Amino acid sequence: MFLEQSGNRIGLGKGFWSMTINLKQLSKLLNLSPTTVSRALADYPDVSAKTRARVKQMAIQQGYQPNPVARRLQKGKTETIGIVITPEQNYFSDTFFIDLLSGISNQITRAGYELILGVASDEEHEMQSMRRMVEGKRVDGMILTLIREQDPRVGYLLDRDFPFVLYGRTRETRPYAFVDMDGKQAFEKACTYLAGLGHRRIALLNGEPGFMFPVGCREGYESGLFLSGLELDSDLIQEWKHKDPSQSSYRWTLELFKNDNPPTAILFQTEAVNGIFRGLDELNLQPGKDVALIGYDDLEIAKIHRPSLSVLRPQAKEAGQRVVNILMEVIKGEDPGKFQEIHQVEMVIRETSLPPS
Amino acid sequence: MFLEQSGNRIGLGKGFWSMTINLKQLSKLLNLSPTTVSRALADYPDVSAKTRARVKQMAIQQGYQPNPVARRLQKGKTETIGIVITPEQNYFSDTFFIDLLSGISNQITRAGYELILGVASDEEHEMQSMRRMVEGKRVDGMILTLIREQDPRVGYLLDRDFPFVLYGRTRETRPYAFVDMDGKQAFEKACTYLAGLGHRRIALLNGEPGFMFPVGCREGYESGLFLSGLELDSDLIQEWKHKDPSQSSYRWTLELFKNDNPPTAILFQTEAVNGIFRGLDELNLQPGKDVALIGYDDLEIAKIHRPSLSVLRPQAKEAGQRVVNILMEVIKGEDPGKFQEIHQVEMVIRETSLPPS
DNA sequence: CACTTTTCCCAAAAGGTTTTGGAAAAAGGA
DNA sequence: TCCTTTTTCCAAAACCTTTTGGGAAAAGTG
Repeated sequence: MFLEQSGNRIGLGKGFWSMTINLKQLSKLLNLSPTTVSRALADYPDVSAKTRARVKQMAIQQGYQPNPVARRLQKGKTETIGIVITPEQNYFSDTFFIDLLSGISNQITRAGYELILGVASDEEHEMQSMRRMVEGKRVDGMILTLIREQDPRVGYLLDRDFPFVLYGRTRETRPYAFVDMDGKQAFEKACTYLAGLGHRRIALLNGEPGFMFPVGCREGYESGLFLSGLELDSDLIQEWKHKDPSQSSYRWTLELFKNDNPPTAILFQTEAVNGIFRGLDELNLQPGKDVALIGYDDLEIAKIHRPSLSVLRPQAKEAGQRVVNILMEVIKGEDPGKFQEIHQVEMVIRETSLPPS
Repeated sequence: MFLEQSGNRIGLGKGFWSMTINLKQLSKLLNLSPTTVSRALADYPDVSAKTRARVKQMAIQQGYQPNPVARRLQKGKTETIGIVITPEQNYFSDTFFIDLLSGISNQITRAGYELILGVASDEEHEMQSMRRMVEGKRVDGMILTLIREQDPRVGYLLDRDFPFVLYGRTRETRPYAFVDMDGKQAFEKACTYLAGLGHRRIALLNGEPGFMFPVGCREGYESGLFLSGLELDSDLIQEWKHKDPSQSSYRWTLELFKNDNPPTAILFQTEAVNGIFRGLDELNLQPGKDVALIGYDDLEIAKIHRPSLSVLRPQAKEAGQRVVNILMEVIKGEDPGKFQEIHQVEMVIRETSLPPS
């Protein structure tokens, strides 16, 4: 006698989908058509309250969840958002990007969507990874970060009328959706604050040229100087390389104090803090006491250093959530030009922003 | 007269899939059946070389790419791998995790799969995010990182016979697939190296208890001491908290040197380096000179500090690639127990591993 | 030539869902 | 009672691909 064994999975179909019940099986269990069950679960008004309740209860009891792949095929949507990160392009600062990603991920999950991640080593692979997502019909929309002044990704997506949202801005005349931090206002605030304390020589170590965000920072810095009646001195300004955060800031710090009239305060991206501290240490200057410091981004290292670093703190998590909400609207067909948000940046005063001694 | 306008998208169907040609349209263009076109593209032998060439050429010319959602439905696979990260659970060290992710992502793309990312704030949400992926039929397999000694995720997946691979190990008797770094061998090597230099008092600041990897580190440390004929002194061992990397290591460092017989060398997770340097600085001890230091993980900060930190360097990228390759095998139905890899960790000697002064 | 084998192609089914376009039954109105 | 409206349900189509199970034509064999 041979008994047909059926294994320990329901149905034993191909793949693992056989593990769970599907719509047809569920409808059979309820003596209803798949149509009615589907509509009951989606709260259509043309199914009676009684059967709706019955359906929902059974669905829960059986642990039914509609197969997302089948739904996507029918709906003509992937229910998926894509993002490509390029960790080697910038120093992937712990908390900041993770906060952004965290906000993005939470909101995407809430919408029942999926976040697919690409990791690229350079600009070329970044574009390649994005094209695979877009042209391969793998996503409904893209999120772009680390935006450059001239960013081919933006033109590419605009040409194709493909939904996307920038975290940041770029030089592009056509309307597009973005969420950006108000780097200008932030640096202006920091600059006038320091000037208000009595600082007259304020230096700026700005972000890497080519990217868009240092542009705003510079604008804010210059505007802050102007509002405080201070002169712009190009000797006090430098741009640094993400790739080499400590070396370039370290060298520049040494350079800076060879000046006849050295600064009493420095504004910079927090990633550069190690190099600056090291440079000051070598010059026997006390951070905070001899030279006031304010960093942009509230990273872990800001709180770790002694004295603790005063910072400008962009709210990355909130921004990430907004990016997703906006992207959902754009996917629905809303005009992207309507969604251009600039978020304020708060200043956190810690121990490195004292008046000049 | 009204002319029907058709917009600038081909087909104007719902969603954005209408932007590109599909199999039916392509087959019409070729005067072939969809079957033949599909099989030609998949290199089936039952389509003549001539038509295969013709099909492929036209496919390229038209930029045809099979709709992945439809293929997934037919194939009964999602062609997707899931991973859930919990950035707040540990200090997300820049290069290390990014390297792992980079290796994972590259290999997944190469296989034509997708990586979907969940970001969770704690263990509960981590489990929730994973269950959504697994029970929602959103992935074919899971990659698990940051493994705990007792890890409910592993039991959950084993119970369901769901494909997964661990980066790390856990306490579990049933066979499962993993790729792990040989933390034991690494710490043993570092310990015997320091002992070989003449150090007799070697301290260990180990990873956070509850996670699995500090277990191996401790074993290696103890074994290294034993092999070098040194005594184990529990005063020299401490566990620290990821959540608070600088504070706990800083305090412990101060504590450590109140000892009558203080250490001349310390082994630790590189994340803790800032706190240790700060502590040594406060005690007027020169890192590298007065106290030898070797960190586990070759993070950016290791190279930034002066003196630069000697480290144990796990090859995260390679490990990430192996994790994916193994997961693909497990998904195909291979026995997970066959895939248990322990990777060697190399030691990089820089400036903080001198003989005792 | 008659038969078998090989080559080359295709119609139809399947995968699981949602939506379309009714249809039957019940309720309401005269 | 008869007609209209509302309520409640469902069969079939559609989404796009791959696979199944042939079938017709061409080539090979005696």
